[in-house]
Amino acid sequence: MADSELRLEQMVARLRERGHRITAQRRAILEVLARSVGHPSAEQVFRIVSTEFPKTSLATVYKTVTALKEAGEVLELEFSQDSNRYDGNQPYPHPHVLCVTCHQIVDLDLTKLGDMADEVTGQTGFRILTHRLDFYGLCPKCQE
Amino acid sequence: MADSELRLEQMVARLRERGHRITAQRRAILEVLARSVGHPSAEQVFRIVSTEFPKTSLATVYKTVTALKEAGEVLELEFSQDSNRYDGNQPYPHPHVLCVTCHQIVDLDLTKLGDMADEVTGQTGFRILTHRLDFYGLCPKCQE
DNA sequence: CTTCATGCAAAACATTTGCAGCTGG
DNA sequence: CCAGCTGCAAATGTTTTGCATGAAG
Repeated sequence: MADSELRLEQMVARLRERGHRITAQRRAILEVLARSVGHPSAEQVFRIVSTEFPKTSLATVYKTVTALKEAGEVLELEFSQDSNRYDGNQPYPHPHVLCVTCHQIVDLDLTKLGDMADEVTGQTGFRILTHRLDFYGLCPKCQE
Repeated sequence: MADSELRLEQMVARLRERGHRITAQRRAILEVLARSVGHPSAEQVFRIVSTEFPKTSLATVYKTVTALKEAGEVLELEFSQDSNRYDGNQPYPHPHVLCVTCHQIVDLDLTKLGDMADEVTGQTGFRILTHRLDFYGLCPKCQE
């Protein structure tokens, strides 16, 4: 996983240049997010980090995630019922598919998305900053 | 607003056929959602309905919204920090622009969206049930 | 050393649930 | 009538905050 190691070092560098300190468990949190397998929730990050640092608290995970959000180094997918999910591997907006049964999240690479922002600006006068495109459905396994 | 009256009667009919009763305050809730000016939150619906029925509770709004969701008669836009917003006027998924400053929500009509679901199925094998496409930005007024 | 990070517990939210009494059909 | 609706209050679950202690740089 050389990719996620590179990504980890990018995240560390960005936090440092913003005046943040890198502690051992903070680095562990970043590691999980840099990998972002399955787009983990804060709780899931917490559980993984806990195996290595048993005294870590959920609050620390949230505080680190907040710092990363401010640095633009993690993408947060908000949900109101379920908890939020995080992607530190691709921290810019990109489309996802979510399985409504097993809650897995898969990245997408859609071609037709490019000029939509321009279409929106032309239609509304909004200056578009970001966006969110999620599809909801049944993954191959959960279709039976 | 003959449109929203028609919409209101549709919602009433759908709830009735699903075995729900129509009380006075429930009808008032439906009225606000049928109009859906500004895509109100549960709290906002509650406040509007409260002027006519001062003893209404927020729980009743949520229970009615839940019934409507199950009937597919309201679209729920989920947020984790801010509260959810509801559209009873167009209860099927459609794109929105959200102003990050004044929190207004505007409907969009994008042409290029059609065949995206097919592209997703081809790419992942998911059976797509619904989707969500939201743009975030600054509305003309909030750009100064 | 000084400032920031940590971990705990408590607070802050939006939303849901339990329940006794009310009411639509 | 009686199943479903109401309003209240309490519970839930996620995220945030306050604060004393500890460690990074």
